[in-house]
Amino acid sequence: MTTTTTPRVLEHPTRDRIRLEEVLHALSDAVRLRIVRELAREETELSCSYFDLPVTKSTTTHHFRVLRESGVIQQTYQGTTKLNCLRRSDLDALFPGLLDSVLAAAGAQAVREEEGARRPGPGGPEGEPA
Amino acid sequence: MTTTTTPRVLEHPTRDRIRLEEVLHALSDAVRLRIVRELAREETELSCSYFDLPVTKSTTTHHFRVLRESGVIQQTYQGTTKLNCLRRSDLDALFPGLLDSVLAAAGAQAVREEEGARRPGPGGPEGEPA
DNA sequence: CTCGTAGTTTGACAGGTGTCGTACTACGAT
DNA sequence: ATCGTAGTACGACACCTGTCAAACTACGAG
Repeated sequence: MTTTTTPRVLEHPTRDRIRLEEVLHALSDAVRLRIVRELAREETELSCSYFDLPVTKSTTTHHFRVLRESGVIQQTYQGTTKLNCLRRSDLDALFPGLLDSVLAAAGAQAVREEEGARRPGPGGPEGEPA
Repeated sequence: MTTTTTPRVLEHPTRDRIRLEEVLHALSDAVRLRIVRELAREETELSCSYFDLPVTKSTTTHHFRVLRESGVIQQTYQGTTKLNCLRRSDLDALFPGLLDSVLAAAGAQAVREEEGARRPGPGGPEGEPA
């Protein structure tokens, strides 16, 4: 046999074991949200090293694992690189509309933050909260 | 002077300070998700003691505070009780569709879990995850 | 005033989280 | 066989989180 060493298996939860709380928790981190947004934008599989994240390699590994174990992404080895993609069909089947509204919300917030950074006015026109 | 003691102020983030990551984190806990679901079902303001939660009073206080500080709920004192309601308009304006899809997802998952509990079959008809 | 009820505060505690650095493994290319 | 690159594992660390119990505060009723 050619494979005497570890076969490089990656544990993924089956669709029925994906839990909403864990998915929301996975998405509640800025770094992971960024990964998910890029994964959604480019519709192909992306390697971990594709991302330019503000953390070290080991932290990156950690975040990708959280995403995988919560069922948000699917990971497969291709030689020495690991390819990542969103589990769109599973997520859409379990939680219809959730992923899209989170992505839209993240996009909207990113735009809002960019605008806020461009306009250095201190006490801008802020409507009081109801 | 009627108010010599603490005026019982409750800090809420203004709409523009509500952050998606914090909202998702607030919703990623089972107890808090339950609170939010009930708050959405009954459309009126509910007191903290209305909820029958599997935790002590102090833990309940903690969860309500997380929900309030993340901008998910609005709390107001009415005498000795505290009334809670969802900040629907703020959330819908900031993150259109998000709250509804989370609520729908939570509902769907609850149904799925009830069915799973009712059907004690071990390896039931579970579609493999793609 | 006294009491009960609704909720808060504080301190404690076990366990989780995000982060890093360093050492390691797996694979492809030379 | 050797080397470089992509990613992992491990230990460490500060911090956050969910939980509780016990003591406390605020308010309304009697």
